Amino acid sequence: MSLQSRRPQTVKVRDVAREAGVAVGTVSRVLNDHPTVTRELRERVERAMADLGYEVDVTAQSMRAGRSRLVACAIRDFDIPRFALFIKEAEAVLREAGYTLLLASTTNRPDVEISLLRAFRRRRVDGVMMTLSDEEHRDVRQALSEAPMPVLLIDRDCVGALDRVTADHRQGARLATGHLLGLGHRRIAMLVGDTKAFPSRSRLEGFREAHAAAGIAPDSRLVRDNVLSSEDAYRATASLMGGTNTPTALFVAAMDMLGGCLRALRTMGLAVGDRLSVVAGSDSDLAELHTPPITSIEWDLAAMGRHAAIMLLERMRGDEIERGRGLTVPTELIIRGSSRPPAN
Amino acid sequence: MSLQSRRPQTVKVRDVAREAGVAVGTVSRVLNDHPTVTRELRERVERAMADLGYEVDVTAQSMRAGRSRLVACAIRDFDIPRFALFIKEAEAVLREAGYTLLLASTTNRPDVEISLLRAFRRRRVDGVMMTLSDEEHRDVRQALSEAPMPVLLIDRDCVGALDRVTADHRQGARLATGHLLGLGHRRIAMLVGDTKAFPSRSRLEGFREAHAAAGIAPDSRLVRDNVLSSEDAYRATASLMGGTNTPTALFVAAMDMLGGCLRALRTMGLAVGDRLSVVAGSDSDLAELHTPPITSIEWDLAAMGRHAAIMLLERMRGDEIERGRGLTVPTELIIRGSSRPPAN
DNA sequence: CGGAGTCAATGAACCGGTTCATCATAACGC
DNA sequence: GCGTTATGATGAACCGGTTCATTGACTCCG
Repeated sequence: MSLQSRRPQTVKVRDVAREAGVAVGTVSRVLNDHPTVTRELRERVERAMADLGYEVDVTAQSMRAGRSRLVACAIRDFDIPRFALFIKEAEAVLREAGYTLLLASTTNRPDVEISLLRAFRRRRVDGVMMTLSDEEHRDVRQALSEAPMPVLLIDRDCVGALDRVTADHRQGARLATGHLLGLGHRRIAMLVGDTKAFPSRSRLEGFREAHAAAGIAPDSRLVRDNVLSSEDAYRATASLMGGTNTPTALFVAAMDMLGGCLRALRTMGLAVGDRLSVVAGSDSDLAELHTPPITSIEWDLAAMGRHAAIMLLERMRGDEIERGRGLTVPTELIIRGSSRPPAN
Repeated sequence: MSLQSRRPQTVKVRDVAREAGVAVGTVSRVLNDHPTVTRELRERVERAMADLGYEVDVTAQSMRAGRSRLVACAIRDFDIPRFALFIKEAEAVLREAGYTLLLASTTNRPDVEISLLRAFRRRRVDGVMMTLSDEEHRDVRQALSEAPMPVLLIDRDCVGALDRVTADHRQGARLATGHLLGLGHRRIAMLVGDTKAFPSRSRLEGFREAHAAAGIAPDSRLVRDNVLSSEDAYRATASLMGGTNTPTALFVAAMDMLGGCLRALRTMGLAVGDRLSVVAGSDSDLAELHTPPITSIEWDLAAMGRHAAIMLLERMRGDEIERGRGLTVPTELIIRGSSRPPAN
């Protein structure tokens, strides 16, 4: 039969129907495991499909059904190592359920987010999971409210009725900051990302809460926001440590920015440890295996991906669930050698 | 279950045509920038589309055209930080050209690879870029040869006529091994991945070639293959360093396995440097910022992603190009403090 | 024996665009 | 004035499945 498969002409339901001597509707019913089909006919149709090497055309199915069995995932930047865990888990759950994952990068721009939502709609995508550059952006919110398919936000908060999975960044930052304050640090610098989005906003809140709880006023000049790339982290660290009135501790709260920070410290000849404590906002091999190992905040991104997929699947099934569900994954502080009492 | 909630009424070409007072064919011609349409009508149709908030249905377009403007990317595991660079670049190029990226993970299993190829075909995917767990696998090769769309192999070699982008891992391994041999090492251990696939196979070749060029016979007991996870790297390192006749240098050639290796060394109380040189098969923040910094092999994964997308686009356009083109990205050795002459 | 009821199979209509043979109109040449 | 072209618009057929009203066969029961 391998010679038959050479045919460029594709086999269609009609052909299977003719081969099996049944109607096209019957072939369709076999394909969809419809209960009202006798065993005998089912076997005949299945044999015909096997003989002809038939394969359904998902496009045609989507056409009629109005759903594509596609789920889109749009995140700021794939190039965040730990995010791969999220995608990996989400994809596994979705594929198990018969869905295929579409991937796109928003590059953290509202206009791209909007145009991607439009593109997903054009493709009749059944569900979307995405990050937002700015939860308050008017046009983005408009586009989200007009989306005909369920949208789940990844690590974002939104007053709208969208489902979301988040990590408890506020708690993470509170733990990290409290840990440093408890060691005796009074001048704690913080590197944080885009505060228009939930994670950095929450971290900032946690940072302030921990200070408030300790009755200490944070020095706002030590807080650098909008740290979005390794180069940003490098520059922010250099500027913080290069001036007068330098901090005794550095909380690199933005995700995956530890490298840029450590690179700057090394260039400046500053060692982590005795004179400067460092805490990372997310864990990594780098944090764990650095000398000294870097105290880090950790949370389960794989679980976030899994739950995001599950929640979206429920929503796509059209289950009657309350709107705007939120799942929050806890954060944890792993204390390592990079955080010590301040010198003298 | 109201009909409206089941299928929210959307604006179709018919509606636009009625609104603009033209035929559906004319709307279609406007949509596709067909030259034979007067400016006046074009404007009327465009106004009608804007007024009604019309959006084409890509599924319906695919249905008729027989192509989906989807490109699938299937790799072993997303959870390889540097691979994100490949995907990021490829996605950017493809989106620019009007394609959307489908993502799937093969988990390095031939049966999954085959079933994914089938799924892609069912979706009428226009092109595929993927890795293979085993280039010689009969059924996979069969499935590849039957694929109706162009397939491009990522970092794989194949005697078939498929396009491919590869990195010159042989050269990288030769450089790394030569470097260690040049420093005076005679007992070099190597951690390598699945030798059924191109990268590890090439690295092994490079390792042997460098030995041959130096007139030295490698000790095959020091070569550990099938190192595919961080845990594998941990175990392999522990076993290599725990026995008698330990190596003086460790070439961690498998991608992204440095963490597991370093973790094992630390657990065993072994320092990198004086008594043991280490070279990593791929660069990372960890390698760069470790103490001492780890000598590493580097190559441009972003360029691989970019070229993979471009080559696939050319192939999908149906250009008359010779089959089985291959693009190889060079590898480079970044010498750092972790590789030194062996002690005494 | 006839009427009601059950159940599987049928096939035409449909999903929403694109294509192309056909047609209407205007321009042009002689 | 009439035939010929050129140009642009038309709309029915088509892509490949799914759906559902209808049909046909068969069973059950009074």
